[in-house]
Amino acid sequence: MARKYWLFKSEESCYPIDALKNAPNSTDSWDGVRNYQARNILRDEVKKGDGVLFHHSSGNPTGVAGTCVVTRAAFPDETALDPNEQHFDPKATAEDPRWVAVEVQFKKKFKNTVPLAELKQTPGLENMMVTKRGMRLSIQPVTKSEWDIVLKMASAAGKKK
DNA sequence: GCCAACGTTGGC
DNA sequence: GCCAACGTTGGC
Repeated sequence: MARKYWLFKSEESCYPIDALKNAPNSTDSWDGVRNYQARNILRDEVKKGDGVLFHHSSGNPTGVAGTCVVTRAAFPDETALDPNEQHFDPKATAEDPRWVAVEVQFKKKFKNTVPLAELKQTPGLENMMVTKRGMRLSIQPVTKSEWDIVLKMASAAGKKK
């Protein structure tokens, strides 16, 4: 079974990559997803061992900040059941939690965030969802070649031009 | 802060 | 089941 790749979006001001890095064991649950399309991907396709590009939205700059790895496949997202949680969903119940989370572990923070503007100009990434205008899906599939290109851009950044 | 694009809601 | 109105996302 082939390893898959994903891009997870998080608002930098809400949950930056450092928050994951600084979590116990650099591991945390990726919860709060409240979009059915994203939920279905999380629930059905994201598996342990998959690679994840950690993308900062509304960031400074906006772009891919680093990588992490899935350490646990989908499980019920309990933040939907807690009225004190920001992502509380009154329609979610313990019997039917509606929403799922996965667990991820921090892998690497890029020396420099790979900016979205650069991704948009890079050959080979034309079809990457995050580069498309108006794309709001917070869990996106990434191809192996896109993954490789982004990592290459990250390691090239900071070197002399 | 603006506003385009998207998802959801609700009247019919 | 359509679709207009509304709320949210997120780049700029």
